[in-house]
Order: sequence, then C-alpha cells, then structure tokens
Amino acid sequence: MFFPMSICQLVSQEETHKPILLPHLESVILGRGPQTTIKDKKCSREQVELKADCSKGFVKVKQLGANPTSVDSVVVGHGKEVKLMPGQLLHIVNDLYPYTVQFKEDPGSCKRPLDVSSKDEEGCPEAPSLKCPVPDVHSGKQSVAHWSQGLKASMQDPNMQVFKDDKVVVIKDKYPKARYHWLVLPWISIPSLKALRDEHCSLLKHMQKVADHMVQQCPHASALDFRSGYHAIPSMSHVHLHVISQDFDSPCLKNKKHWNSFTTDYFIESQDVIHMLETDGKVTVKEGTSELLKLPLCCHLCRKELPTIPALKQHLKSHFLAKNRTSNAS
DNA sequence: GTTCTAGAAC
DNA sequence: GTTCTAGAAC
Repeated sequence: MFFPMSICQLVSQEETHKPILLPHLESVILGRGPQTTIKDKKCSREQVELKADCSKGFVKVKQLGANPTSVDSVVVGHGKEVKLMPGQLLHIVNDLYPYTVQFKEDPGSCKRPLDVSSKDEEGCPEAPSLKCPVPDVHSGKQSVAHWSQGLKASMQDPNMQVFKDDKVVVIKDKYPKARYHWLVLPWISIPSLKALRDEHCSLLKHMQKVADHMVQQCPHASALDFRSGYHAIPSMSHVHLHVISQDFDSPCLKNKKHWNSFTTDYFIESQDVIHMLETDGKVTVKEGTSELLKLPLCCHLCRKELPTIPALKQHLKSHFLAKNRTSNAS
C-alpha cells in the first residue's frame, strides 16, 4: 500500500483550537504559538516534536523544551522520547495544555487533507466529536485504540463487571493466570503507579478492602491462598490491582514473563504500595525491575528451579496433591 | 496485553 | 524430529 490506512490528529482536550493533523512519519514541532494558541512563556516555541506512525498506531513525543512535557503524568525529559498511545494524555508543559491523539480511517472522500490553518470553517464534513479518548464500540471504526488502553473499555462493559461501587469496579482478568484472577480498578483515571500521590491513599485502601471482599466471597477461598498487588511496570494503562489465587493453574499462564510478573518483586503487594505512598508520598519502582521478568523459573512455594514452563506446571501439580492430602487428613 | 513463528535447545 | 522460547507485529 502507498498510503497509510489511517490519519492521525492531535486533539486539544480543552478544545482551544481545531485538531492538528500529524502526517504519517512526518515530524511536527509544536509549542507556544498560533497553532496551539499557547501563550505561556514557560512553553518553548519548539516544546515538542511529534512523529505519528499511522501503521503502528502511536505517536513519538520528544521533549525539545526545557520545561517538562508529560504523557499520562510521567515526565518525558529534555531531549528524550516516549510513545503516546490513543487514550493517553499528553501535557505540553507543566501539566498544562492536555491533548490526546486519534487515529481515524482516512476519509478519502475529503478532496484535501484537513488543514488547520485554513479559515474555511466547514472543513471536512465528517469531522467527528473528538472528546472521548476511548473509542465507542457502537461507532465502530472511527478511531482505533491501542491494545494497552483495553482496560478502560473492559471496565465499562457490564458483561465484564463482577462487582462495583461508587469508587471501584472489579472485572475478571480476560486471560486469568490462575483459577481466580480479578482486577480491581478505580473509576477515576490513574494512568500508572508513577501518577499515584498521597491523596490516593484512601482510594487504594478501599481497593484493598474490595480485593479482600472478592476473596471472602470466593467459594474456594479457604482452600486457596491469594495475593493482591500491582505489577511494577504494567503493560496495560489504568492502575489495576491484581487479586490472584496462588495455584497459578491456568492455560493462559504461558511464559516466563507471566510467571515472574506474579512471583518476583515485579509484583508489589497492595500494602507495600499504600505504605510507600504514606511514607514517601509517591511510589518508586526500583531500577532493574524489568530484568526480574527474565529470571529463571523458580517455584513460589519451595523455590525449586525448573527449566521450562511445562516442567514448572508439572511441578506445581505436586504441590496441589500435597495440599489436598493435608486438607483431607484434617 | 496476545498471537505467531523462526530457530534454539533438547 | 519435536518441544519450547523469545522477539516482531506495517
């Protein structure tokens, strides 16, 4: 194909101006100026460099200015570059001037590309409402969210919800890594652990209470061990508390990354996150945490090292049998 | 996050 | 030859 399948736009969440077209693989430099309507002196005239990749569905964001540009509350850093996915929030500078990116099917029927400098208010007649960062399942192909934003849609789906109150919702993990595996998500959007502040403490404590409640209502709770905690570096956006039974008996547990993400310090206990927040006012992930995923497979119960995933699964069966013997004997 | 599959490991 | 892992995905 000669043309990318979709076009990419940068959308002001404050609707201070019309969306800015980000042509496929072309660098667009933005900052203080008429295009963004930003007049803030803290914002460089060349604050960010954006390069959309329409085939891969993300935008590379490079912070050119000295003051912080952030994606989902995480600072990019001067001269550094991060990926911006649909559904994530870009702040041009100092947590101000929020933007999202949108990939849409190339309208084709439009004779000319969307030209934001054009005075013609009619523009493309198809110009959709661009406020919602999560695509509406009913509107189909207007925009395509990146897979990492999938939890935002799942938590809103009544068919996925197994518990909800005014603060949180619980869904079953779509690919459970054990016999019981739930996710507790707050209704408010907290993109990642890095965005947590001490004001979130009570919410996290509530999430823990709901996690405990899920375990209590589980018919096999007394026969199983459970842990609740967060992945240090999750793949999916939107803070989520894993509540998972410690049998790890599931066909969806397939590789070393799966195993180590729940059985090494990559898995941070809910209490530890709350404690960190209370003492430091933020959550810090130790350097080298991502390397924990590459550690050899090691049984979480007896520390025996196993060479492969099938060998590990076979080994886990011996612990089930031992546990059944003790529970039958008592 | 998953799926797919080339090629490493056995 | 088969099993299994690990990296790309347009």
